[in-house]
Amino acid sequence: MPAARRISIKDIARAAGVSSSTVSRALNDSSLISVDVRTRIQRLAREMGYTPNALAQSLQSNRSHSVGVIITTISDPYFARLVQGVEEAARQKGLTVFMATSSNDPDNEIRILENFQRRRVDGVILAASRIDEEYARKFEHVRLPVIMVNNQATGQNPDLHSLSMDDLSGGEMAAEHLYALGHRRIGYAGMRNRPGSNARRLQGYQAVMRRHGLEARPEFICNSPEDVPDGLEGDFTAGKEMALALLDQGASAIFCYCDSVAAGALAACRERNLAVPEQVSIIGYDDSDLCPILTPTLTTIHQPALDMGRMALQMLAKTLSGEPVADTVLQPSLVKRGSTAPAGQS
Amino acid sequence: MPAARRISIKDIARAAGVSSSTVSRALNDSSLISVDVRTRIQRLAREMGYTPNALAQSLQSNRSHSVGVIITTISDPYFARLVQGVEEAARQKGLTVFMATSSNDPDNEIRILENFQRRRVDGVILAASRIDEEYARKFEHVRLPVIMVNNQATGQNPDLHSLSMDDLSGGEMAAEHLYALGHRRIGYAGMRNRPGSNARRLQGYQAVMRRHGLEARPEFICNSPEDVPDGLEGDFTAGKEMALALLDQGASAIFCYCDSVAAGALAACRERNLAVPEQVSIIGYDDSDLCPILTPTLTTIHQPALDMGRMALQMLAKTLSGEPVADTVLQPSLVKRGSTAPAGQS
DNA sequence: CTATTTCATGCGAACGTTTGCATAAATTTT
DNA sequence: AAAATTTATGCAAACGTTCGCATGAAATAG
Repeated sequence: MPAARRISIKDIARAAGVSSSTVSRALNDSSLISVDVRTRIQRLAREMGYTPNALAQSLQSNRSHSVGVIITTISDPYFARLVQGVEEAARQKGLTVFMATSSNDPDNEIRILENFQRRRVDGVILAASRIDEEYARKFEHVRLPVIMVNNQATGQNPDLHSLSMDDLSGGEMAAEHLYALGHRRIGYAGMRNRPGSNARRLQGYQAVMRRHGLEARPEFICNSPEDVPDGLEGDFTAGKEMALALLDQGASAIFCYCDSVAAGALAACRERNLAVPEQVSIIGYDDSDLCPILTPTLTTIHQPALDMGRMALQMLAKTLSGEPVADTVLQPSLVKRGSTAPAGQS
Repeated sequence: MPAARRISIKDIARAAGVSSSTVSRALNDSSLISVDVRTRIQRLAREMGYTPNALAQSLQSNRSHSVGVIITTISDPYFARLVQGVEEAARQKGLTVFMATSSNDPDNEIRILENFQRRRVDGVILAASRIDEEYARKFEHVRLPVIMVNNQATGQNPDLHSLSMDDLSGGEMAAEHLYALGHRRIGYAGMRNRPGSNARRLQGYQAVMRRHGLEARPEFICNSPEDVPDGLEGDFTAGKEMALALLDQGASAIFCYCDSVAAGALAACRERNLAVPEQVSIIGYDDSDLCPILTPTLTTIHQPALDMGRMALQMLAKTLSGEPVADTVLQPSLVKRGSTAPAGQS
């Protein structure tokens, strides 16, 4: 393909009989240019089908007006919402987003980060999860503004900020809600393949139990195997199995790590012929799209993934313009729906 | 922020006491360079923390090794899977992806396309939906390899190709499956806000009815209002309402436009105390994550969204390397699960 | 030991912009 | 009418690469 060379500022300059600087200024609405020349050139540019070369502009200006976002997988609706928020906000700020998924592999993350640095993105939003020792070391070399989502910032990069949800508090809310409904035999169904948030939510649950003078009974704490396949079905199946076990222990309420696990718990109750919420209460986490379509509709802890994406981008944009930004922790909130109710007198 | 200038090839050249061409060649493993100089320079580059500037490289080479993908929204799992496929395949081919969502607004699409052209992406995957007249006209000016997903190619761009699913055939499969199970009063629950595919699936359904000498009874064809809100809940609610209406007409089976509509249909049956699949059969479309977690599990038409994304990117990559590519139509397939069964003798 | 080939390197242009500086023309001030 | 100012334009360097061409050095051939 000969690919008829694209038309550049020089071509316009030639056609208009002026220098390329003049064309450049005219196209940028510089005040240094007489108004008639400007309009003439702008018209000409349009007629000739000129499209500015952002690569050249970036090279010159040292600003690419692009950001990279790294997530583990886009098939998790939580991340999907997150990047949707990022993308929306980015568009509004005139930024374009590179998107890459790491499949939760640190090496992959490093490679992606490398690539983003080559492409001279202005900054990165990193919503992937694992940061182990070796990884953190490699991470030191990154000379880029970074917003870490749901992960604490380590290292001495001055432009490294973090935005997270308060999982501890979310866990407390969920447990407190169930407790307030009169439940005392509350089970926790966790996912071991999300170690960080899982631990914090569990911790919140345990704090509430302790606060009310209930010893944390280990038979009410359930965690999935490590190797549950990613995706809705994996969570669902794990949730169902854990819920069956918890129900067999006599739990009257189950706090699930996430909504898809809770969907599994609902299925478990159906299988045991236990009515939700009359006999068993179930609470999820995330407030995903699933909640309103389950039977019964799912009480859950709302995580504003969309807002979080937006905010992450706004923090990044602030950093880029040199404004100071503070690390932020967002609070989740309880959304009551149909799957929780006062404990029966079983 | 002074942002200590990044280290460039020239810096390495100075440090090594050679010319920048030598450095460039050394870093690119050119055979024109003595092996000891090459290793020395590569080590030096690593030590100095050199990161190549892809902008400059692209400017020079006229290839950015990036592609743009435009979808309507990422919160639709179908599109999420699609871009996941694109991204995977892109990584494998050494391409980086720009992602943008159009919210189904043609003007937005144009703007995004414009932006991609500025950034000199090598090609675009366009999985947005609407192409009306005015839009098509603007589209003529695009001088970029484009793969259109689920949309026919119009216009004279030689590098415009298309990849689609055969919705007609999918509709036939669904209807044929229900017919083969003995159902005769088969309803269709469509979504009017996806006009193209909705029409084709319906058409497939009607073709099957006709083929078997059943007149298409209009009371068995239901379509949602235009203004159903995007997202799972909207589809679900619309599906539930349509299903209620169809059940009232005496339908013994319902073919739903998509899985989330089918989820609504299942809820409708539960509300009417009709057992699925014993009394009513429900079939969905997409084979989304939802299917295995519904009760009963959902029989559906499989759309390989992930594969489609991969394939779209591969087609694009082929186009980029000048190989000829043919427009492709993929066949869906039937996935039998728990929501369909032989018609009862009602 | 000179003539030729091979090998390794440097020079400089090019990719498409933007922008500081110089300059010419037009305008205003004395 | 000359001097000072403003206005509009051009020149050329710079951003960080790559690559064709020229060139000097080393190796081989005669």
